[in-house]
Amino acid sequence: MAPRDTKAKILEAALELFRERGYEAATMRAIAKRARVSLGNAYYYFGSKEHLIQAFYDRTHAEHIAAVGLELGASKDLRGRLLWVMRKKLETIQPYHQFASVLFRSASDPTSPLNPFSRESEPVRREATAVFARVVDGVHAISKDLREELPNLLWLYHMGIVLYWIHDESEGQWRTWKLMERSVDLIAKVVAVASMSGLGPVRRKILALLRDLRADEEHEAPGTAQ
Amino acid sequence: MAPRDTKAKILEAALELFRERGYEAATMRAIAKRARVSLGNAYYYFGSKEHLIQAFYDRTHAEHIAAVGLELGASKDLRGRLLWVMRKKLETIQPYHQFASVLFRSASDPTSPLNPFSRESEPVRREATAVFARVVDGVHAISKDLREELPNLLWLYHMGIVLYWIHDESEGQWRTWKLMERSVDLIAKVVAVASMSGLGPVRRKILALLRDLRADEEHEAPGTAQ
DNA sequence: GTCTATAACCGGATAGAC
DNA sequence: GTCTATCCGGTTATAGAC
Repeated sequence: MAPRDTKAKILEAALELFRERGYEAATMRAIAKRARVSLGNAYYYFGSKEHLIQAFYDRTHAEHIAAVGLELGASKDLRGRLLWVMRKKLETIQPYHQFASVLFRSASDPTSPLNPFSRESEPVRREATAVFARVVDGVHAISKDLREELPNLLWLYHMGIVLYWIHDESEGQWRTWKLMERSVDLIAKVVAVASMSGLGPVRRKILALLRDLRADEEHEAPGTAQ
Repeated sequence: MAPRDTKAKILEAALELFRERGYEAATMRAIAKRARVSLGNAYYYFGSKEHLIQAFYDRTHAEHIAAVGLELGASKDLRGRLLWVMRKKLETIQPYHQFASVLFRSASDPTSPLNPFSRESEPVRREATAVFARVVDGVHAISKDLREELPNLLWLYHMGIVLYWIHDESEGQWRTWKLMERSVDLIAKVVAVASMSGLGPVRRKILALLRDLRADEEHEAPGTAQ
């Protein structure tokens, strides 16, 4: 069998078992067995169990980008564009909510390559941030200095919403939806106010701090938190 | 030997080994050996390795409260008081930096009792929030509506700083210190500006959202993220 | 019934033969 | 690239000491 098929077969078995039994019960041995492959062989293709989870992330990430589309819902203001992206995000990850806690556990381990702040996740993070850059680019009424920091800030905001979503056990995660819609509203308003440069010194200080943080990261990234 | 001493000895050994070798290398067998106790005995007192982490968590929390003291450094303005609390926090956790990543791994697992948003952590979270309430209480120039939300917000802020710290590999975590000091400065300024109620509607909307989120939590907490 | 110790068990990960 | 055999460490079962 072609190596590519073997790898796909293992991944398929893993995703099946994750869905059927959850993360803990889906042992590497069971995955290998389901894929009719030896344990060692499974490890030949996937360095660790975590690498199998990465498939989930990559998939939902790709799905989100596709769902967002090229025109971002054709909206022209920040509120509409951000709302579109966030809605698509929540819709994309919704089917995985019951597994999310386990799947995202490794994501929050700073030593894990799955961590969104890690070197390995940088490509995905960059792509995700690019989506928010597109959100911002389509809007006129944003001051230049703010425009520069906004994509990163929005990405961070979206991570916060996802974190809330993970913990949200309300029916259909309606609380997350409510929070998301109200906070998107707020963000649009705050950006509007801030863009009129009404609060000179404080605003400048905030932007300077954000700029410095990004500069530090360029060298040897500790993270983007806060 | 009295049981209490045995338990303390095991915890002591565990913390030592966590500090010396980090979490992975500090095996339960090594911990038991260091404590001159059998493996089974260690498990008699601590149901799992996670329980040892919980003990660590409780201890640093208590240390922080003690370090903060009753007068919060005798400062009278928000900047000084918050700075004092945050400095004590970073000083308290500093010795455990290399093992902190693991602490946070389980802490961010929504199914883990260690999760700061979990039911089990509620007492600690409440105590920690109380510290920030004391920070706020000692300051005069804060508007009433803001004063109500601030303790929770500051707790959340402090979690963000800790998250940054965990990822921060700079010498002595100087980046975290810099970020902390600058952001404390900013928070004090923002609170000052916001307390003069200059930005009516936006400010009211933000506070209303925060109030609603807290109200939701009262019933069946999904989390306090963002 | 409270504590301690030893010997498994289980699953993630690795080594090395083919 | 695929296998088998093995390691390693968290966890559990269980036997016994006080």
